[in-house]
Order: sequence, then structure tokens, then C-alpha cells
Amino acid sequence: MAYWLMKSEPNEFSIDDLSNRPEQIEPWDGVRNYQARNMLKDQMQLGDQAFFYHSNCDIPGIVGIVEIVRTGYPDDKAFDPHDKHYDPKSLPENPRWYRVDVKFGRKLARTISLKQLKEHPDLVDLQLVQRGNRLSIMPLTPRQWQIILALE
DNA sequence: GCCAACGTTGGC
DNA sequence: GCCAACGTTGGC
Repeated sequence: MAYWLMKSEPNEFSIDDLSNRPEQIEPWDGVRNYQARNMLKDQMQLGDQAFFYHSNCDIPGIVGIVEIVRTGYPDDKAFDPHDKHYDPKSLPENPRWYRVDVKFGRKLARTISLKQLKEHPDLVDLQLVQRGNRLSIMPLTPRQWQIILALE
């Protein structure tokens, strides 16, 4: 089983939005970065665990845990001219962008802030805290996963 | 293939 | 709102 971190802006889609869905499942779509796309398309497996990260908000940080319940399939928002994530270069017969489905696992007792993560001496290799990082989806090692969980 | 211009991300 | 750090686009 692999571990991931997935960023979302809470004013767009938050951990509470996910937990309030009837089935607590939601497609993770709108990703328009090739590195992140490749992880969605090829690398994420059923049962993989991911941290739900809130970005671009008052206290950026990890707020919950989700599980991958459907592996990569085409992001059809890219086909819809009226959607904000429309990409005319992605065609149904040759999709450029992919998504997975995630299921709500649990909400953390409190947010593990980006500040905390940056200050932790054993997390200097975490992509999230590295200079200039903008990836919205990234892999974590099992060790990083455990270290972060212990901060809860 | 280079690179300037532009757009986006996301912390602060 | 600012701006650093990237990624993408398109002219040449």
C-alpha cells in the first residue's frame, strides 16, 4: 500500500465537503499538471491512503485521511467547454487528464499545519516542504506517513 | 530548440 | 494583495 498527499483549496472542496457527501466518495478531478496526472493515471492503487491537505487558506495543513477507491480514469471535466477545467486539447478518444475517486477516511483531531511540517527535522525530504514545491499530489514514504501521523 | 512573456500556485 | 517559483505557450 502506498501513501500520498493531495492538496485542495477548502473554499473549492474541503474535507467537510467530502464527509458530507452521501457516500463520502468524490472524484479528485481538475488536476492539470502532468506530474500529478501521471500519479493519478498510473500509480495510485486501490486502498492507497492519502492525506487531505488544505491549501491557500488561513492555516494550510493536513486535515484528514482519505482512501483511493477507484483508480485512474479520464477526467471528463476536461471535455466540457462550460467547465472551468475545460481543456480543448483533451479529447474523449484520447484523454489528457485523469482522476481517481477518494473516500473519506477520517478527519484529524486537529490540523497538522504546514508550519509544523516545516519545523520537523525528520521531514526535510518531504516534497511539500521543499522550496518552490507546487505539486498538488505527491507520494510519501511509509516513514513520512508515520511521522506525520504521530504529530496529530 | 531557445527563451521571453504570460499564467498559475500558494504561502505569507 | 504581493510575489517567488514554476510550468506552458508561441514566435523565431
